[in-house]
Amino acid sequence: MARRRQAVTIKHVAADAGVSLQTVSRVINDEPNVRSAMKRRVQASIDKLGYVPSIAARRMSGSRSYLILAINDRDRTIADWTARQGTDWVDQMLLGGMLKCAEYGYRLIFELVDTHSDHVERELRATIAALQPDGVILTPPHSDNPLIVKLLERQRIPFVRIGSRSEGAGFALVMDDEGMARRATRHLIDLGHRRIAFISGSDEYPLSQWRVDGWESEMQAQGLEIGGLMARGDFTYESGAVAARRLLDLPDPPSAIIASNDQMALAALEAARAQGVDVPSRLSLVSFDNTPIVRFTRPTLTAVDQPVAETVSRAVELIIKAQRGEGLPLQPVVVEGGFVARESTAAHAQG
Amino acid sequence: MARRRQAVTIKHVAADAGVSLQTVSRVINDEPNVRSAMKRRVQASIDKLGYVPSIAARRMSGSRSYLILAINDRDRTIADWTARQGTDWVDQMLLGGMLKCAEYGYRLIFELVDTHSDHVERELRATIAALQPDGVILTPPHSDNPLIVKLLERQRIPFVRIGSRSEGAGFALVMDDEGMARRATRHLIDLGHRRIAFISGSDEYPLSQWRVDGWESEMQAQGLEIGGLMARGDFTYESGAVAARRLLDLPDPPSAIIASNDQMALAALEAARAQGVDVPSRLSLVSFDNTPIVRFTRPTLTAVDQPVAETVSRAVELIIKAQRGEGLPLQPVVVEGGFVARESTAAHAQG
DNA sequence: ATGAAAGCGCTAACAC
DNA sequence: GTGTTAGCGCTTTCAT
Repeated sequence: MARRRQAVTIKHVAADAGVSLQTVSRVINDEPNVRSAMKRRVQASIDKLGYVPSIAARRMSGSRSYLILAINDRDRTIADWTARQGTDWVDQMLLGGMLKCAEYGYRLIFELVDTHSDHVERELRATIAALQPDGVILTPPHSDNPLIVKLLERQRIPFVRIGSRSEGAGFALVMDDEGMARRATRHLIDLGHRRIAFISGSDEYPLSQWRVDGWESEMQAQGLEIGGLMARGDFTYESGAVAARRLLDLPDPPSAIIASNDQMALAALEAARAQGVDVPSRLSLVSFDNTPIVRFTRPTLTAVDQPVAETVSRAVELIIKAQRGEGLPLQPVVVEGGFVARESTAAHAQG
Repeated sequence: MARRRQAVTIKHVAADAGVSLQTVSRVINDEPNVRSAMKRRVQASIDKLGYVPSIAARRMSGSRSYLILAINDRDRTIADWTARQGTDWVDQMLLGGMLKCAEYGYRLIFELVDTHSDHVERELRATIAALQPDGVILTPPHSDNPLIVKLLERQRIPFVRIGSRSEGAGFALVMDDEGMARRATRHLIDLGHRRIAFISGSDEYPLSQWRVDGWESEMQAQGLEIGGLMARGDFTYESGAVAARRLLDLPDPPSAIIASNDQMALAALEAARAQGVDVPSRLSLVSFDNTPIVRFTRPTLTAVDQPVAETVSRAVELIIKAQRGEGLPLQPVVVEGGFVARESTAAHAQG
């Protein structure tokens, strides 16, 4: 294998500008104590030669690697990719994360880690040792994994726990699940609905409960009954189908259903169709997440928009600020979600 | 900022095992000239200490970086991510690329590069200088960009051009677009269709023509007319709508349409619905790519499956083999596609 | 405000 | 088969 060397190094720039290595280093790192004339001269050489510092060398000399690691659960991610059901969580992560990293001259590295295995720690430690990232972004269910959190804390690597509100090391960053659920509920109440049911998600994710809480609190604030209107699901299509059928079979069935994710909403839509219940004239339906599929169902689905890109973008900012030693929030940061009204919700039919 | 150092280095391992650095290096790189007893001893220390070599240090010493760079067109990718229409090209790339990289101890880094700008070269050069990847995977339309190809050739970095059949440096790797188009055409012919129309894609991608070629050759092989049955599109929904309407308005309209991608197939489905033409009883429809949405339309779409994951996986293999100096194909490598029959195709209704 | 020297973790080249 | 030496490109530390 041919030994590949850096084409243009800091030495070339120093020689070209007639200064020491150190001065060039100061310029590329935007450090003080460089006269602006000197700075311009060095910058001119950099531009002329097309010099770009090597990440490897920078990391080696004990400074930053300009790499931010974002990790996702391996099994779940591969299952989503293989099923091809349109889940675009990873895409939205990259959209928010890569673009924000690029703004600051960082790079996002996306990796898969197996939460459920007993060697999570070894796996993550290896990735960190190999890559030496300047920060790590955790997503559920990693965000609340004590082994992972402790490891990162010990290694003193800035990290963000997305989807976690718990105390502890790192920064907690959550989407406003409760607020989004309240908003969806209010939308239906405004349309005249009174019996609004809710299909919950898997207990493995704390956000499932937050979504339920939002629905409950809004219902109660309006003095509406929720008895029997909450059906347990686990984010799978099948669980959504079971839950929806139970709700539709009630003696006094709901006129609207909120499902905790799109797959379960899809199942509810199909369950309604199977029973001859028209959506939206007889049943209004709101889903969570706003993944691509909600645009292609008939009717299209009114949905809560989970701000994944925005959240990851904020996570990157937090890490970069932490690295710079800037002031940081102690409370969990909350990212507002969105809401998109489509065809699956309509005014409650009287009678 | 606290200076973070590698927790466990090759020195620690060497000290623990009571050998020289070089011997440890030989073991981790699986080099010859190490007695198996020695190898076991060193490996034991590595496992005990949980040592993982630093990518940065390895790269610095002039050897591999164990990084493979996969680049996509920036504008198109961001547009897809923002539109949230379910395009899972990136996900499939990651699925094939990351898993294959992991098998060999490599890592896939996904990056966006702006093909259309006049500073493509500078942009890519900067990424390469920063990351020092061991190989690069190009996707359309980068694969046929002479600036990019020349840059990589000069830098002597192994690279794969996905979706390109043209001669030149690097390895060409294509999905069997022509074969897939023939297969789709044959499927319809087998169902009794004679007038089978084709909506083509954008000329910016060579594969558009290959797909047209496959349809043409299969039609001609069966002695079927194609006059007036080819409509030009550019992969957008709108272009598909225009093309489909033109075909449906023909004096002797086709009984089947093949669209060069899913978005245009979707447009054709909608155009047929608007004209009261039932799919599949009056019109059969086949789409290309098999992105998630084909599972959610009514009826679901019969589709050609573009083997993106498999192709990227093969690209990674080619790069790793090239690095090892192993024998490599001179001809373009062709990856077979798949075909999934769903509800949008049916036997041709006589009369 | 600028420069010189030392060293990061690892491998290539060469010795023995 | 194993050890020693030098150096990769950069930043840190210390000197001027």
